[in-house]
Amino acid sequence: MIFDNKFIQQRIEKAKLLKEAGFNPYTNESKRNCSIEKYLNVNSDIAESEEKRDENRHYIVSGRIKLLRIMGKASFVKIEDESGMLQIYVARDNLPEGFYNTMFKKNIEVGDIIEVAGFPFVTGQGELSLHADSLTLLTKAISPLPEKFHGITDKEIRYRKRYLDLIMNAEVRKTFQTRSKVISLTRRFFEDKGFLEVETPMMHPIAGGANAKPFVTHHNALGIDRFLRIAPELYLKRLIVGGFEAVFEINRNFRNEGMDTTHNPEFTSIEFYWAYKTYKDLIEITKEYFQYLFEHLNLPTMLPYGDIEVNFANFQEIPLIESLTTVGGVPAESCNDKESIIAYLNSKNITVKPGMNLGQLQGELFDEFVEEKLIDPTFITEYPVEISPLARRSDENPAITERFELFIAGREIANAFSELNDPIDQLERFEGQMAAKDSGDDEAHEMDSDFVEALSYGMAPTAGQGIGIDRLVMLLTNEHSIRDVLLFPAMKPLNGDEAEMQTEEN
RNA sequence: GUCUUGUUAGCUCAGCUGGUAGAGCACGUCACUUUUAAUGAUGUGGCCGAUGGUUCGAAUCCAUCACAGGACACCA
Repeated sequence: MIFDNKFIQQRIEKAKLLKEAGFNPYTNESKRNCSIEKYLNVNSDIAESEEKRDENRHYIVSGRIKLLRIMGKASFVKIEDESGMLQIYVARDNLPEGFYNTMFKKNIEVGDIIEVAGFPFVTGQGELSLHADSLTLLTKAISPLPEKFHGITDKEIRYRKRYLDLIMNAEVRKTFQTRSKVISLTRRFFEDKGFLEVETPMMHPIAGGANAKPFVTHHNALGIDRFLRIAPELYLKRLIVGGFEAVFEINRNFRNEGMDTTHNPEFTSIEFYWAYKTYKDLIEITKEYFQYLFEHLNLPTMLPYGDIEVNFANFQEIPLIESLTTVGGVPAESCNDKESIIAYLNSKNITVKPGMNLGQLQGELFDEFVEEKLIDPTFITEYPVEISPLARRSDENPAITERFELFIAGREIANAFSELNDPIDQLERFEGQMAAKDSGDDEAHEMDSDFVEALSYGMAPTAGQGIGIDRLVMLLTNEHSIRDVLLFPAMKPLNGDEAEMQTEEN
């Protein structure tokens, strides 16, 4: 039974006693007229006053009881609402006859949500508090809260029961408030630049726009399978074909792959597409975007992340091949042909899959020796065409693409390029992917002939970029697991959870 | 997927080379009208993640499983 715990039984009993005494333990009659933050601000002058109290002011505040100190005929109660924590002084003789001893002391406890009315005063210890003249129970908590000092630290409970984590850990609430602001600022930034926010399908007939395994669902009315989208890219580009010149979408993508500290099966990204622009314009708007975020989030330019510090005033731009030597320390003569790269990798005890081409091997060098060393924001440009199937070739050098990836604190934060808009080239690349799929690459891109047809009507030269919002929030909040920036991260069902086990079997 | 570390009271954690379970907080009772993790006294609270094995005897040793944390691999 879910409520068979002894402490819960005790609390259910108290709720019953309250009900019998005429107090509804789940009343809907809240009369709050002041948030705790506002109360503390408005009454901050009391500390300077002669009497340290002002009985002419009167407030009604509400919140959950976090601490309770009963000292005979008087008690101190700390209540918390979304805006902050406030100490309440409750004395027997200031409350209705009998209420303190029979109701308050017996039936009100930590975890309950109460409403208190009274006047502001400052205690002997100098804490601005509220002197209660009435106290009402709004909501009875029948499950006890975790321990008051250590709170809740077990990560499994924190993720599975996020509400408890939020009740107990103020800094967790802060992280999610920051996340919300990041999304709202992102939206505002792009709107102010003239971008149009759009919504494209989450259920795709063909899972395109990235190379990843999709989740499959079924549409009964049409009798066909649908794929949860792995990326919105191909739909957003159709909109550019249609004549919108700047669009963005902030939404979820779903990838049926592993989970770890930087991967959740559903994650949030912004993708934006900008006609008549190139990846060089994207570098500029990205710098501006970060500046905008830092300014509106009041973040320091030198941002701590774990053991390191990231200097957001120091944006760098390095071509990939150059970064191999200047950042990665790979000898220049080991960067430009397959044999010497393989020899160099082998000399560092790194084995490579046979059959890799030059671009892939250069990518391998980058992953091994460069990526983790890129602490300050760095745009890596001039990606080899072999590892950039969706990007446009450079007009000057057909071996490289007009692309960059942005790295911060050793992690990829954004991926951007001038878009391929040649329909014949796009068709051939899809056909190449189909061949790869036939020879066993189950993540190769699907053929999307409808998209090719869209391109055939002509897509203006366009630059497009994707930014992983979850990883960005991790960076800005100094969190090192994606689960700490997702309110409800994906978890395996617990053994014995019948509802979820059922789904497992089907 | 591999390696590794966990899982003991509502929460945070002890429990040594096997001898039928302990603390703090919380909760109950009592005292206490300015406390700050309030304090003092006293009491209740456990299928030691699950299943098997070894043993006279298992929270402890072994195996399998479940879930979680971390690392690695995969995710161009």
